[in-house]
Amino acid sequence: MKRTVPSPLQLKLSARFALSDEELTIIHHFERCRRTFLTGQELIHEGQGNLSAFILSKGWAFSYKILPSGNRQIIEFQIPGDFLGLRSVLFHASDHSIEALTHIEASEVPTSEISEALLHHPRLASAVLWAVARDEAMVVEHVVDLGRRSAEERTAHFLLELGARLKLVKMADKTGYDCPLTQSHLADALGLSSVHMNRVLRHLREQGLLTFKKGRVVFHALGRLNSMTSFDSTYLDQEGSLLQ
Amino acid sequence: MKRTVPSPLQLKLSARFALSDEELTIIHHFERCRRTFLTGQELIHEGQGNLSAFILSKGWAFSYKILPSGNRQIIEFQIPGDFLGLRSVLFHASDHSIEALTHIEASEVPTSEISEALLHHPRLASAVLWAVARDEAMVVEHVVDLGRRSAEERTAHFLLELGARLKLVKMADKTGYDCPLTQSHLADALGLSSVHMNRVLRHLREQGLLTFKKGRVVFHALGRLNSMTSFDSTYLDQEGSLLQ
DNA sequence: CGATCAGTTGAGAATGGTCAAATTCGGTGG
DNA sequence: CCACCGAATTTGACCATTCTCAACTGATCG
Repeated sequence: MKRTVPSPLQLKLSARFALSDEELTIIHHFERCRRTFLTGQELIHEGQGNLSAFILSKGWAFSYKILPSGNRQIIEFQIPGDFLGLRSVLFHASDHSIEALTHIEASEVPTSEISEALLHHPRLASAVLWAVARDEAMVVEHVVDLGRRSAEERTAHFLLELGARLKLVKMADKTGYDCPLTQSHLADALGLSSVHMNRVLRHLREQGLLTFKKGRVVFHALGRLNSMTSFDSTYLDQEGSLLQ
Repeated sequence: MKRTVPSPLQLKLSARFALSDEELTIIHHFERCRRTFLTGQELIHEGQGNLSAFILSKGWAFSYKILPSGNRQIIEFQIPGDFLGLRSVLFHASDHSIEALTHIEASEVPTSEISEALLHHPRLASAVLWAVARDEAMVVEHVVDLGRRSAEERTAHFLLELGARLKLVKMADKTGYDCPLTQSHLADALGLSSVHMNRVLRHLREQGLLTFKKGRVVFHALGRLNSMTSFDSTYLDQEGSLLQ
């Protein structure tokens, strides 16, 4: 079987699951229908029905909800290897919107194909289940951020988590990572005003903890950051799974 | 096949999925190992490994995390029909704790059995996948509550959501529901201090919107509540699923 | 009848929001 | 190359929400 460079999704899944050739073929098949989107374009709109999921292969996206007041809450940022709109497909309707944060490349996977794969390839179903559970674990950590951490701890914790996720797809190292987010994006993810977000970032910089600037996040004192936020990435790179 | 009164889980799943007799048998089998827990007892402890999941059949529980500061963030409350610790099983380790809020009855389902069922009963796997996705949708709504809604909106929205979930298992109607939560529980779920929680509840009562008192939540003005919180329960009672 | 725990209230402090005005910076057209 | 534009960032001043501390009430239970 011919196989070119493995996709981010394949990397992510096969780091945890010994997938058969047949299963790899299905994953490969998933990633057949390539599409590109421009910065700011909407991939999925809240309330929309009868939709596809996407697998992000290049660039960043984010999922969010808009309240009647006009306020925006960003749920999560998505990076290469992540599913987009998987939950929407399972529900046959989207409860959130997804927008391209940069120019992105993604593979469109129609509902029928996912459904098909789940019914006939149980081990693949387990892998998808694992991916959904991992997403949930991240959102849960986000709840803790918003509910019980100060603006500063929350910011540091969130940027550390993003770093850990990026590290899994080789897009970050110990020193930091390239990051296309604006301060407003970060503010809308962390439940802060963009003005306060700016002050918090300045304070973190002045304390010599981290720098968020010009498309790059730099960690200056990982040790202090980890202890200040009690960051633990176990839930991200967990080896275990139902398929061992 | 002999079948007594259907369990809450069976109710919840079969409202959405046409499950075969074989699948019903497996669900029934899941609920074979009944256990009871006293109020305040821990079912799952954060960091614990090698664990079982539970299916809650009677009473309330809640999942939470404790921060080094001692602060507690409650992730979700669980009611009859809900899985407990399903995500933990998928990860082989728990990233949160679960405690009995009342005296509860739950069925213990060992990891091996879940794993077994997922591999050999794809339609059941889809049902489980749906349950996990629904959990995630609730946590996402919780993120919006914490990030972008005022304490008052957040409280009203959360109590409405709880009502909608309870309605699905016949434990609530339009007027309200019995609710064993203390104000401190609510505060720890909504990211507020219990003092402020008390003031918010008083204000909601004084406006004639809802009453939270002595183990019961009463809605006085559902219309105003729904519009004030833009509450939409679609994601809870969604008919659709991958199995139609 | 203490003891304990949930709920209630007040006063002052802290965190974070809003409004408004610079300032920087990367493009873009002349 | 330079002037200009719009978006992102930065800062100040003031305001609102929410927290903390502390005291007090009320119910429940052995």
